[in-house]
Amino acid sequence: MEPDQHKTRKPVQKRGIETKGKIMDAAMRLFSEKGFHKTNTKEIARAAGVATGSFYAYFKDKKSVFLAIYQGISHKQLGDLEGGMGDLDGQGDTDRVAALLGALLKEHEFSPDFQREVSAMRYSDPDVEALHNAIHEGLRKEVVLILERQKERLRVKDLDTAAFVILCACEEVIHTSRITTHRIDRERLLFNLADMIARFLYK
Amino acid sequence: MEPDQHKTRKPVQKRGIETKGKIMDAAMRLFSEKGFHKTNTKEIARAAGVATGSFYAYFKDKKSVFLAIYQGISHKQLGDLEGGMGDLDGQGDTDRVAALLGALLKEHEFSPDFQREVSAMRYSDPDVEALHNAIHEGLRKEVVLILERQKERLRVKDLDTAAFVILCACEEVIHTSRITTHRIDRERLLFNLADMIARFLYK
Amino acid sequence: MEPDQHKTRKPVQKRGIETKGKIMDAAMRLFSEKGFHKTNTKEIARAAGVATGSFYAYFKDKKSVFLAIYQGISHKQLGDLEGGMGDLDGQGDTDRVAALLGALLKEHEFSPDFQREVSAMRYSDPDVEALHNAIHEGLRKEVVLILERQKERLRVKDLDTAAFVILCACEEVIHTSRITTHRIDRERLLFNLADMIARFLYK
Amino acid sequence: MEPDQHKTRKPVQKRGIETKGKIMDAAMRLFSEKGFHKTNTKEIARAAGVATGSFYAYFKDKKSVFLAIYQGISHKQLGDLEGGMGDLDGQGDTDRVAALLGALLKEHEFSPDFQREVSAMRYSDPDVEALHNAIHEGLRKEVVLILERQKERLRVKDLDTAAFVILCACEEVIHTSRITTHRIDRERLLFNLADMIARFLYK
DNA sequence: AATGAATGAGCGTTCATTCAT
DNA sequence: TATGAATGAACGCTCATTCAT
Repeated sequence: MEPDQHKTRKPVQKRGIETKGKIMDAAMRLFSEKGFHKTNTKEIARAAGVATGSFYAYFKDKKSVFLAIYQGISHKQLGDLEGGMGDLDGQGDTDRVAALLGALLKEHEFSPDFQREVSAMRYSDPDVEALHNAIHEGLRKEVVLILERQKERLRVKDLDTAAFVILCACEEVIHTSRITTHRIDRERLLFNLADMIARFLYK
Repeated sequence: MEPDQHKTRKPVQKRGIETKGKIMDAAMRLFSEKGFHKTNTKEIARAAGVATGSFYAYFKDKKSVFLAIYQGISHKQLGDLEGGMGDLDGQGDTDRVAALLGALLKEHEFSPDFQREVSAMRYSDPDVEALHNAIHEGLRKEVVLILERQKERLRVKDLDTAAFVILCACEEVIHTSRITTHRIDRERLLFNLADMIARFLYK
Repeated sequence: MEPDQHKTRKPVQKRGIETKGKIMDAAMRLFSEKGFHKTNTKEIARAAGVATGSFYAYFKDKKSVFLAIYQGISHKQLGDLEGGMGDLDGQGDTDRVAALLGALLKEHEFSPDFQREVSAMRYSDPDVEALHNAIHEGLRKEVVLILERQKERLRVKDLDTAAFVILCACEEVIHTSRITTHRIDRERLLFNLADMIARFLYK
Repeated sequence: MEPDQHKTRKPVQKRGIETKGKIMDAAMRLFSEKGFHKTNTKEIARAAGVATGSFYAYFKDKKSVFLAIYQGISHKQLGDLEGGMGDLDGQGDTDRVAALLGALLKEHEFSPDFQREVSAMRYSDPDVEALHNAIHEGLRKEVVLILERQKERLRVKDLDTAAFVILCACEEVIHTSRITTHRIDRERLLFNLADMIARFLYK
């Protein structure tokens, strides 16, 4: 489960767990602020209030923290999606999609800058790419499950592919809308996105 | 317009233009193969058959070549879109969208690996981000133009936003489908994407 | 006499002595396998089944274990020489030299890889050098004693120097023959060495 | 021929050759003074009056300079041996051996401290070991050649092995006599060594 | 006495960039 | 104008050693 099983310390005592946590927090902050490539391990250690060596006691290398952080966040994402999509019956189609969008948005609300960094890294690092794919796949399956519960309302038949397309559309719109200084209103954007998805899915 | 006006040479003679071109070709090849961060200027110069110093005669720094290459590609992209969308009348809605998708796809067909690198860089470098946004905006306006020509068929009213959403969806689906080893069939993916866009746009 | 009197624990209880022994065994194994510089204290401690801190309770630093191990081995060496050279009367000259060679060889038979490491360290560390010299001197005196017992047979007069030369020749031939992949047969080598020494020593 | 063909600069211009030479000189000085492990590349560069980067432009890594220096010295060694053993006829056996010893000693006279470092490294580094073996083998063949020219005087038949044994004896005696603070007189040592070899070789 | 988490100086190495020739 | 040697700050990482528990 743990992505780093090299020679790294696996903390069991309270102190060790705290230290590992402090390093991850500091790393996430710095990666978010300055990006992965412009953050160095000495900085992370200093920001975490530990020595450089301690960093390497808990993580094989710089990328390992990144993956560990991302891994941690992804658990929350899946949880959010599962939890946030409770009872959808008795609602309109647009409401249903809006609920989905909302759940998907939560992750970015929580750590938008780190997500931006993930987007950068997934195109240049195979490990980040693999993790991203796994997470994407997890989310997709969750979406498929949600769709299956309302099968009779749907016009799309190939749920696997539909879920993939929906997820991609959401991801990019969310990213690009956050980042850009486009003058296009965020609210209008999300409305159009929800509209598109709803028309696509439902009869 | 030129992003590099530092004290770089602006070649007017044939030889200088050729040299600049050779550097850009070599850089593009290497960026595509190994990524921006893992390519160094010495390598680019060698691959281009010039001295390290000459590189800096034509480009302010490593990022400048990247931007110059991207700039150059974006011209082709816009051209493709304009050219490829000629006469759409007398076709079905799905055909129209398929034609749009095809034009959009062309850019990735031409330089998929460089595009991947752009995707990585646009999230971590403000200049690349700005250029990407400008290009995205250019494409979007082009799409708006295309949409306006078939206004009476459309159900969407807010063409600016609709074009944005469409473009985002296409971009991400194309990227993710190229990269991932997901078992979802590329054809099914594009079909669903076209279907989604068509349902979104047309009455 | 003990090379480490810093503030290291000097075990008197059985358990402490055992621990010290376990550390020395583990260190010797690792030094032999990977060399002194490529073995680190953490590894030694783990291999010995103790905590890193405990290592420093018994030894001042990494070099101290090395010296302690070497010290220990040297006792055996001297013992071997004394024991192995019992009664030489009534034998031929070559037999006598062969017996000496055999005794000298024993040490290398026992721990050839550690000896190799000693050879490396004695040229780069003054303490190891000093210990090596002391051991060498001890062996030499022992050889002088052996020679003195057969004085009337000898042609060499300056036994001190002769013993030194003999010892050097043996050491290097043994080392180089062990290490190299020279196609020169080990047996022929030892035969020639014995022949040389015999001609040198005896009338 | 050159042991480093990695990505290192191969200087053709006068300046480059000078720089490479300065680095080798500085490295040899420092290796001799402080030993290989206690010398770092920054120091070498500083002592050579160049930047750290220049070091790595000419040598793959720290070990590469070491090997390059050793390589260079070995050429001189062989040359010395060939040149120094001119006409041996009409001399006594001991004179002949003394001449050989003298030629062999020259190398150590020239760079005794570097030779000491070679002795250390050849036991711990495979590449140095290999180079040492090659040089040793070269010297040995040279000695065989010298011996063959005086075949009728010799009692030894197996010249290959005899040369090996002689060389080993010389090497170790020279090393150990240089290093140690043994009270044994250097002159007596060399005399005994020559005596031993002469008795071994000649009828 | 024993643990193992923490330390941090120090190392080898890279590479974008400059500049003498 | 073109060259490629030279620069040196900066980085990722190791490991002998210490010390709070």
